[in-house]
Amino acid sequence: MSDLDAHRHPALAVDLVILTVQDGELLALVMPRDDILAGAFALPGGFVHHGQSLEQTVNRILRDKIGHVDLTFEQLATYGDPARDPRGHVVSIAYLAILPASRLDTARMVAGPQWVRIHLATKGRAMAMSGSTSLPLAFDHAAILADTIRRLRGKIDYSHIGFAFLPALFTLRQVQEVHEAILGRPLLKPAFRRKLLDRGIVREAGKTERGNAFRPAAQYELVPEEKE
Amino acid sequence: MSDLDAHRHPALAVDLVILTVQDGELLALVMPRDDILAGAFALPGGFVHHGQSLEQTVNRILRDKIGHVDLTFEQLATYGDPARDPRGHVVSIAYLAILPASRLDTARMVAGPQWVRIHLATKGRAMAMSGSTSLPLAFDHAAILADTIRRLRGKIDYSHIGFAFLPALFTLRQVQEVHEAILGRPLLKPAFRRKLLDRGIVREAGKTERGNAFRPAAQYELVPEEKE
DNA sequence: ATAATAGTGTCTATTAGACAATATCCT
DNA sequence: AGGATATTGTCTAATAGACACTATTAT
Repeated sequence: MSDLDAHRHPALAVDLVILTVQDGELLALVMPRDDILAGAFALPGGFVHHGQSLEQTVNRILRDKIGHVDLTFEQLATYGDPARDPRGHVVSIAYLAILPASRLDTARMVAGPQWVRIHLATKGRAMAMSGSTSLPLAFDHAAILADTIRRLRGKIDYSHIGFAFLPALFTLRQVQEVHEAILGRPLLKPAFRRKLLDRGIVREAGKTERGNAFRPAAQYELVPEEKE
Repeated sequence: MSDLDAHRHPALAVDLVILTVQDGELLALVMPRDDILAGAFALPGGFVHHGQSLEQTVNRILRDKIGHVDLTFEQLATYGDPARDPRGHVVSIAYLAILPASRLDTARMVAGPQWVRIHLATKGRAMAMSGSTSLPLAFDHAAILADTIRRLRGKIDYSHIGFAFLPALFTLRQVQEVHEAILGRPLLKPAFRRKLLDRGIVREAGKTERGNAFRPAAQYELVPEEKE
């Protein structure tokens, strides 16, 4: 049957939670709204065009908004409350994209996007802090950010997702910083190292970090997952 | 701006993975197609109407297809490949709904739905078996079923989702059967009981099952989760 | 008494938390 | 040498796997 368009459908969009960890803090990218919602900030997003896949849509938005196309990303969840967007019924598929801090400078920022510190607040929502002021978030984006943090926390220690925040070579201290930023609490160094090493998740990569005023840390790399 | 419909959007649908566990086997509900895809089976689904929430859509489909509206359900993932539906670009949000085996008989079945055994196969897809023959699945529904099994396996032992397969009062053996069906492997009874009891997940509910030709099992109930 | 399943006890292997001690580099 | 962080070691607590054993019911 070709009555796919017999009913009126909601509009379909993709919203991106673009995260990075810098100086031990979890940062998300938000954009100022210049329409009815002026004064508020929102996650970068865009509509899904007919005939385009969700992944193509994500990459289109990444390219347009921050000039990167090859980031690690994964689907989070889909938000469909008819009242979530004051302009009309827009169903939005949220994606998590991760930008390694080492590439922060090369991400060309267009049209005023801003990195904000995020953390969980009450009532299942998240706060976005810029300096010491909290930015108002448009739509249901505070809820999307909160769900994102919970998802990340849930999978950070049994998946390899944390390494998406790091370059190919890293020190164990850097890995721990990423985990601490995501979990929002300090971890014990010996236990953390043991887990990574005993489980064969990372291996030494020969080289040693230099240039600090203290003992240099060994550099590690992720051990590729074996297929079955 | 009211140019939400300026572009042509994909159609938007919801597909349901309705699961139950019976006789130690994980079963999903599929429906025979009577259109171009006649001969194949598909998950129950329907379009999202403008102005209706995703949850309303799920409940509408549950009511129409199996006559139940109060099932436990949760969102799985969204599938958007433009080629996934031969009739056109349909983005589908998959939901998992769980029907306790104790309510199987009261679910009035309309228009030939069928319970099929499901299990993981190669290449990230799932097989649907009816008796000893495997049913062909339409669209990307074999992939959706596979993702569902993986999701369930991932959260079965740290969440309470397994109890949605059971009535309010149950024996520990019944809980174990659900877990074994989902994980696809046997579990050790003592360790399983300890986990449920030591963690305070379930508690004895006084009554004792009767009528078997062997020692009756104590009945338990889920301990409600505390809020914070 | 027997069959069949319910329920308990014990031992061991593994993993994580806590904290102390040692190693190495730059200035 | 001294400061600062890297790296290792040890002890303990908690958890899970494995398996043997006891308990209870209907027939």
